[in-house]
Amino acid sequence: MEMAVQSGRGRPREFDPEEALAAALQVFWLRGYEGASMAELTEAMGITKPSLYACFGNKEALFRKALDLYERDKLCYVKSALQETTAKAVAEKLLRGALALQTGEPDPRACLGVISMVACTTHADTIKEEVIARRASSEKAMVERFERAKAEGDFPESIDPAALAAYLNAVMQGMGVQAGAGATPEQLAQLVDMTLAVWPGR
Amino acid sequence: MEMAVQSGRGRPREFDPEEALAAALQVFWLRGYEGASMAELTEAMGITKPSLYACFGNKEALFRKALDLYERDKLCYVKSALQETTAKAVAEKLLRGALALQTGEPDPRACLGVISMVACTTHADTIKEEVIARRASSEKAMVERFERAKAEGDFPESIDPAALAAYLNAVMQGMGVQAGAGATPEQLAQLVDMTLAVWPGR
DNA sequence: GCATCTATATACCGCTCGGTATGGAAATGG
DNA sequence: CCATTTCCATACCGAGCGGTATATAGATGC
Repeated sequence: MEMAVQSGRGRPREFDPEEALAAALQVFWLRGYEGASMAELTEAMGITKPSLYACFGNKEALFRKALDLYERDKLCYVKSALQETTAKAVAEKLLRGALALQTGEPDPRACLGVISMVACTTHADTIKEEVIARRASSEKAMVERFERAKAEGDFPESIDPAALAAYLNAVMQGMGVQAGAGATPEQLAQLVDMTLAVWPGR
Repeated sequence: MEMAVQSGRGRPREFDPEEALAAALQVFWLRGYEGASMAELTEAMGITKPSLYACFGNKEALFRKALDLYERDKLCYVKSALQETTAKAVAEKLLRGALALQTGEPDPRACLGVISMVACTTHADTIKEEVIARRASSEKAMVERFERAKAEGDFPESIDPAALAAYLNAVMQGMGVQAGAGATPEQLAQLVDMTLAVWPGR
């Protein structure tokens, strides 16, 4: 991540960039990119604005680094999910991972990606495209996994792997929307169970 | 809707409130509540700010009236969908209605409700709650319809009508997210087909 | 101890936000 | 024709936005 660490000349900074970034991620996750103000960010991070700009660049760069952290810390279950042995097992692990992400910690909240894609409506097109691109690369891995699954007979020939991936993503994104709208963990769990109950194939 | 129409004394207004409201709806639909600025709204509506405030109250009141119009004009398919003869037919009509809504007119865009629920992250809690409440009343009708469907044997006893309704809503909300993320109409249509293909029961 | 370099704190920048005060133009009822 | 009423255009309000200039405080290498 190389975060502007320099040689020992001059006064060393008094805060831990990793901790500050983690705090920033919480704010972005709660408020979205545009909804998070620099004032709220700096307060949560425990630093002042000049320190933030010196260390992270600007708001957009900070958000990208927060996205990196989010993928690394919160979305790591995706990679392991894709290594399950059947398509249904992959789906189950993805669904349960998303469920855990949205029911854990403070209160229910949607996936950061969903929030960012939907909420960047004004002049943050760059951010929106960034999130969409990351999502696309994630979906690509999922499609490839389902193509293999199809070859292995996990689900009927009539089903298109790309369509199945898009469908599963839609359910998870919808779960995020409902989490943000105040659904209870039980309701979200029901959603997972229902999706698995109707899942085509093994 | 009674929109401050008064007796014939004084100069009559020079614009049509219905047309102005329709224009406002387009802006809210594209930008979300917080993303829509009064400047963009007034420009699209073809009126000035004092005229807007005199006729509609304030931004929040304007949004509520736009929501009314949205439900009346764009969500009318829901009511007719619930009158289909089987649960699957209801689901199909709902899905195809949502699809038409999100692929029509200018470019793909999510359901206004989804946008509003996810995007109101800062200090527009009132708006968010309003949208959530409306969605809840809509979902309630859907649950009741599915309870009847279950009694009529449209799907297995093991399936909870409320869970089925939440699941179907999740798919449609996810479809909205993907529409907002730039999915093509063909991809969204695939989503509908996939959901119907795995639909439990008749 | 000194010169150098850098982090911090404060105050400030231009801009946009939602909302409004004001003054003149226009249409009405009498 | 006049008084009244209402609409419209402009300019403006305080507040918050992302971002920065400045000055002081503090840690380093020599």
